Amino acid sequence: MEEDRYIVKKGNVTIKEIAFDAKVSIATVSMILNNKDKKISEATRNRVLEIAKDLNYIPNTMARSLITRQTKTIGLIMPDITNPFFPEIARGAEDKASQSHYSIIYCNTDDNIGREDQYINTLTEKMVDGIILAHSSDREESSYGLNRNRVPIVLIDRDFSFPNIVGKVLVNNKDASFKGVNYLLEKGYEKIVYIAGPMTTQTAKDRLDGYKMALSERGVEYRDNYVKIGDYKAQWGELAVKEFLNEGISFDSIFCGNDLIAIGAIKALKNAGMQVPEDVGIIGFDDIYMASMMDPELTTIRQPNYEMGFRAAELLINEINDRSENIEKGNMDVKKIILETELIIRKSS
Amino acid sequence: MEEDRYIVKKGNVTIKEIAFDAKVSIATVSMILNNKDKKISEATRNRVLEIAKDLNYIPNTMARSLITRQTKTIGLIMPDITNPFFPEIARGAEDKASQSHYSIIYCNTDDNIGREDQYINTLTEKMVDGIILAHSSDREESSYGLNRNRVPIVLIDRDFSFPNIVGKVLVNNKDASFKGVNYLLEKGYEKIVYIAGPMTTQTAKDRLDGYKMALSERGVEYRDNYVKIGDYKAQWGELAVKEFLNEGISFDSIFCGNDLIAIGAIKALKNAGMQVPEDVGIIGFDDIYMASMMDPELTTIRQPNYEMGFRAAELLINEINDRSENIEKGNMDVKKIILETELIIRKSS
DNA sequence: AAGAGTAGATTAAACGTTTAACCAAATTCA
DNA sequence: TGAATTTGGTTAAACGTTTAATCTACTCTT
Repeated sequence: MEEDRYIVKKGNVTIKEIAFDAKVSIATVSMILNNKDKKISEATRNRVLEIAKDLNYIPNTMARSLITRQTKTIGLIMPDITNPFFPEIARGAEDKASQSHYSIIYCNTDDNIGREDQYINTLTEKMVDGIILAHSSDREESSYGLNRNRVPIVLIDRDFSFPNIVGKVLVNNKDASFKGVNYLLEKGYEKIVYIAGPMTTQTAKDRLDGYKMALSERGVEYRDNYVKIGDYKAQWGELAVKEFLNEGISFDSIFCGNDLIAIGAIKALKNAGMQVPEDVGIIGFDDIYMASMMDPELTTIRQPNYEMGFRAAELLINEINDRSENIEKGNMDVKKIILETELIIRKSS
Repeated sequence: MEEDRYIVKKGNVTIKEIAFDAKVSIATVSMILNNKDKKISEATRNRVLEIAKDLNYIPNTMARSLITRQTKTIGLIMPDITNPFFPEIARGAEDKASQSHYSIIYCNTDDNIGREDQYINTLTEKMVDGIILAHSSDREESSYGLNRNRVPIVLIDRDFSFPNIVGKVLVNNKDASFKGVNYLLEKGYEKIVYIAGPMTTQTAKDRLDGYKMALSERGVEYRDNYVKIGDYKAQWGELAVKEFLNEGISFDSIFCGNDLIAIGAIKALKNAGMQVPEDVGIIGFDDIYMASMMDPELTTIRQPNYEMGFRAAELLINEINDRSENIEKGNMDVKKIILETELIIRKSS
């Protein structure tokens, strides 16, 4: 009795056994279990339900999916789950998915296009109903992985041109970084350097544009040697500051591509004996949870991380449902959701 | 031509079509595609392979899984993906999984037993081949979710008694916290308070034991009002310090249940005008990436986060393979892997 | 009282694979 | 030369569902 629970039963309870016990056909059982039982009497209905429960019936999703062509699963591909920005997105996506009875297969690409392509293929094979994709930084025009894909994709955070895109959830990065740099300018900072992420993402390009725009609007000259391009990690922030210092470039504030970079930058600054915000003002991007825990607390541009994930999942799931309802609807326009950013003023500038 | 890529084809290429084109039986195609082609001539082999490629064939995993009873997917259930400790574990698990051609379905329970049970059921329905589980803090003896489970489980980080456990990947928490508290003692700290996580996890109990043991070994009296129990979040660390301060309890150092708590504690201390480590020494637990980015850099007890995930996945996958090879092997003993912790001395104590 | 409806089911095909069992033709062996 | 073996496959069942089409026995209409 007790031991039973530890034994892996060879075959599991199927609809067939229920049908046998209840002395009805398997079709009847299936209909009852799926609430398509308009025409089933209360009596058999209850009998079947009871037996199913007694037998501890668990439906076999494989068999079902084979017919329905839906797996109730979506893939979530992210570049770096170790950057707190992405788990926060994941949480949003997962909450929405779970509400709608979807599961999420999560994939971490390490910002590597090879892994990304491979994941797209694997997910396609696993017949996920859709994919939420924050593409890796080094994605080039087209590649093997794409061609095999046949699954609807919602792009998140990073814009890109791609087959099978049905939606995008983005933020106005240009506007956001404009706000940030503008704030620095207003605060009286004049020599604003920019430690950027990889310029292969549209995100990064837009942020650079915003930076330039803010400067030019105030008549501050843009200088090439004021911007350094790297990746989105704290280590890069640390390194970049050291480089600026070594190169003897004088600056009074740093606009950072994300909060992680900002955190690294602050560390390097402190190590060099400089005070934030007195000697150097810092502004980050993302508003990850840690931003408010730093010393000084980080001024940053908030993205609605959780909401981005949630909305992306929502958009995707709606699209999936639309498609399955009306296969020939052929609604080819991609839905674009642009979320608001917000300047969060704390202590670092 | 170009447009084809954007169109969701109604039916996809199947093994059947390949067989038709190649003028062989579907069995032959199947064998070739699965490298079970000992008895197939090079000629047909190449022909089939070529056609499969031309047709851009993607195998249907559902159909396959239905027969093989393997999905090549494992579930990863974690309490809080927003705590950097867990993404680091997830990375390890994912890397191993991906090496062995497994995918991971990730689930976040929010430390809520209801969600956890629900996920276990969903994963079982999705026929994952196994589950890696860091159980939620509020799990009680037994519950609905468990009874339905028929999937091998590897426990990670938090020990527990559970049906279908095939392995555990843990750390000697008692020993680890002993090391930490002992270090504080050696450093000359005398009034060590302990801000703990939820005492429902074995992890937390063991750490408390280690704390007590270190004290008693040095002849320092254990005091009940020196330990506060909460959750594993930075906010709790902040709050707990405020409470200690309000209660007028004097202390010269804090042993924290994890790094997040430590980070919150440092913040509260600074707000109260106290210096770390001069006025109060701090030691954390986990060694998350952020620990080295704090000011002061956090002294902490390192857990091999990435490795824990990796080893857990490894253990699980091996077990899955063993089972499917030799169904009656009946190897019921759970494999236990205890990983080493390490005291990382930085600046906070 | 005959025809039309309806309630409550059942039948059987289909989904796309895998795999054990079988088979025909060609080759080898005694 | 005839039996045995090997080569290179094929057949058909099975996995567990869903669902469109069908069926039977009643109950209403008129």
